Amino acid sequence: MSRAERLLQLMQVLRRHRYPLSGAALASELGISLRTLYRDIASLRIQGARIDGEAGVGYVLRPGFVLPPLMFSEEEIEALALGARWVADRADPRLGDAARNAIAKISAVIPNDLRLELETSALLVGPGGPIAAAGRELATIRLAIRSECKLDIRYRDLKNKESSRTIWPFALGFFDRVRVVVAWCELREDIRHFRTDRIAALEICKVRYPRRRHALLKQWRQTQGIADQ
Amino acid sequence: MSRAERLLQLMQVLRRHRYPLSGAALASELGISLRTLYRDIASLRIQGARIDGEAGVGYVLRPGFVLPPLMFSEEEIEALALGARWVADRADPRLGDAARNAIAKISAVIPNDLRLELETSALLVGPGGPIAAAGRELATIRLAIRSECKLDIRYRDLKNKESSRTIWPFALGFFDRVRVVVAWCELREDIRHFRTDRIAALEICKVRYPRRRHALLKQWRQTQGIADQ
DNA sequence: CTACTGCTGCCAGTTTCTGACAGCAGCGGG
DNA sequence: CCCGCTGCTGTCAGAAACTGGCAGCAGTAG
Repeated sequence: MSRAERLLQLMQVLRRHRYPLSGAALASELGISLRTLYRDIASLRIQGARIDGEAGVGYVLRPGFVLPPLMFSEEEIEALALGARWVADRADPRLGDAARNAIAKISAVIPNDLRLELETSALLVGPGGPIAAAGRELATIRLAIRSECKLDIRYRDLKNKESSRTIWPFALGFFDRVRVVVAWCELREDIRHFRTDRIAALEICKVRYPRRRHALLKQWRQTQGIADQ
Repeated sequence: MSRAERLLQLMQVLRRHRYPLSGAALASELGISLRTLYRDIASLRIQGARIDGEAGVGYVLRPGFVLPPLMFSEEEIEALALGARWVADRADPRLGDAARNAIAKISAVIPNDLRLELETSALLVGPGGPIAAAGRELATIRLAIRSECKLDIRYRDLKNKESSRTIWPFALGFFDRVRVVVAWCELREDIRHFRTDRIAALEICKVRYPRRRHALLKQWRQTQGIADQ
């Protein structure tokens, strides 16, 4: 058996057991040495498996590594399908791929009739007006928001005046025609909106900004009078 | 990338496609040679994946629960959150509720950090132009499409002339401002589009229409030159 | 018939995997 | 305190695998 196949098998063995299993036991079940088992465990962890290992106890796979079977109503399936199609059509390509991947994963863990519903759902997203550019950069912006990192941008404002700013992005708004980054602007010392198509250049900093993005979002919502989504 | 990782990725690529995909296409997507792809397919089959391969056609993964999909990535969570928010904001209220419920179900089976990501995702749907009415009826239309039932409608066409028709609805298109029912019209004996805001009255029949909605959808796509979603 | 595709065998170069050994660290029992 | 059990890491050399290229067979669609 190849190592790749063995790793998949180890994953299945761990999923089968709810209680800690010693490394020696796992190794003998797989027919490998203890040293190799440790290496295999490390490999699975690199791939995102959260395996608790405690000295004197053994290994347990925490749930959440693989997607468990799910059940939805027909309307929920339709809603997911429609939402994913909108994202695939209107967001940046990477997010679109992510939407398709998510749907494919969901499709694999729902009953057959729902899978049919999901795959042949008749709710379509019609073509809309042209969306202002900057699709390539959106992935970077999303990454910055997720990791709460500062961004250095060159921005062309509505009067076509260009400026360089460092901003703390904390939200990204998708409108029918444009996308808008909501961020704290170090230059203005206030929250500002930046249309992504007016961002001429962009670089993600390695520095995290000092506030939590939820807090900034909350503050922004209060000033704008926007309810929670 | 390790081979184990690549095998899981191959599974995910196969899951994403519902129609046969040639080995060459898969190999290039994974960045490996055709020969290695054949070996990878063989490995997955040994693990229990049911992959149909037919000469001159390609590969299709048959659904089943062996080798369940890996947990969602952060980007997939963002995509689901954004899609659901768009549905909640732009579709009819019932579908919006369904979207929220679906997200709640997903939220229940993902690890804490992803749940936080899902619940506080910073991708927002901005308000758009006003959406033409008929939100109440959309649920009925969706039901008719799902169950392939005829609809009796009173329709006001673009010249404001009202007519009564029996239609076989098989798709519902969501545009930025309007929603359009795509249906076979018994009156015209052809496929017609109906803006939902111009449907003055609507009643669902208990009679199922004689064709499958997939077939109608396929026919419509061919005449319109629309690719699969 | 032809083009396309799945599938297999073989080979050589490269990469990796593996087991063994030694050693450290955390935990609980005596 | 010591001891045993267990997780975990580093190192090393031989073994095993992985990989791509090539040639060839077979089945399908047009």
